[in-house]
Amino acid sequence: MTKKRNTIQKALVYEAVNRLKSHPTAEEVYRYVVKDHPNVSKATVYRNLRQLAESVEISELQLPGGAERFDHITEPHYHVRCCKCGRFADVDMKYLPGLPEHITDSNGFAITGHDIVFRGTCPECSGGQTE
Amino acid sequence: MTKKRNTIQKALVYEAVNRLKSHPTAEEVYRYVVKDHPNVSKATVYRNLRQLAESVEISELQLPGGAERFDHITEPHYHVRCCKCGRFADVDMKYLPGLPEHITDSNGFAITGHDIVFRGTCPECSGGQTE
DNA sequence: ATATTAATGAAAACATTTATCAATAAGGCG
DNA sequence: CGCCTTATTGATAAATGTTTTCATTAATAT
Repeated sequence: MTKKRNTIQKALVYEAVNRLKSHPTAEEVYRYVVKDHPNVSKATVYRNLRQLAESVEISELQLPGGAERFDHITEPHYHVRCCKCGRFADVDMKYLPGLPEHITDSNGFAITGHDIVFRGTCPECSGGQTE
Repeated sequence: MTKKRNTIQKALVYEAVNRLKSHPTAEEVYRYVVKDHPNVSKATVYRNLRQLAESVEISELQLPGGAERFDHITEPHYHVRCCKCGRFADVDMKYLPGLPEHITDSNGFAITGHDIVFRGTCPECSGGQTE
């Protein structure tokens, strides 16, 4: 049994995710942390993000489109992604815990959860309509 | 306006996706193609996958967990992903075109579609239960 | 056949994440 | 408090997945 240690780096990463709020990528968390603590390594940020996600202090959003993202909200909720710029946002929609019941055949998978990602165009990108 | 050309490489990539069926990654498509055509470049595979996806001859699945995947089925449908081994499968569940109507606030995004990815454990991985 | 230029192949560049490994420091214990 | 143990760190390299670059090739129109 491996006992975890509380390091300032871990606290910094945790605080960054909570301050940044909007689904930051590991890179964004790193940039936030190094601002005040220039000697923190990027590997440490990745390690702590993973560790915090495992202990459910933050949640890990393996969402489509490039980098993995992290969230200070640990309750399940759904997302939208802009097809043009890749930006993410939360969607205000009731979580559907009963959704897996609609599956007729899941190939023998034991379902434990689900994500919904809507596709769309964000206000910024739909402004200039042509292209 | 750029006119597209029909090349044997594009045909090979298209055929590979159709033969491989099960959500191949670009890498898997590449390996399938080079078997018989060793001089085909990996960049060409990527380029043609993207181009075929744009012209909706195949579909592009930006699903969580590593590499992007491609599918010979162009109708929308949902997926499961094994948390342990990362394997993908189709899920037999009616597509829900009306799902976006449940969104109360989409941050001004114009919704054009959605994906659902169920999380679970595949038969193989749930065999040995204790981790 | 010839000209135009989209598409190719090879390699380098790029982006994201993980592994390596010696050095550091957190927490337990006397 | 100071000493051990070893989890964690920082720096860098490596692995992975994808895109770019650019000179060359070859698809289509004429």
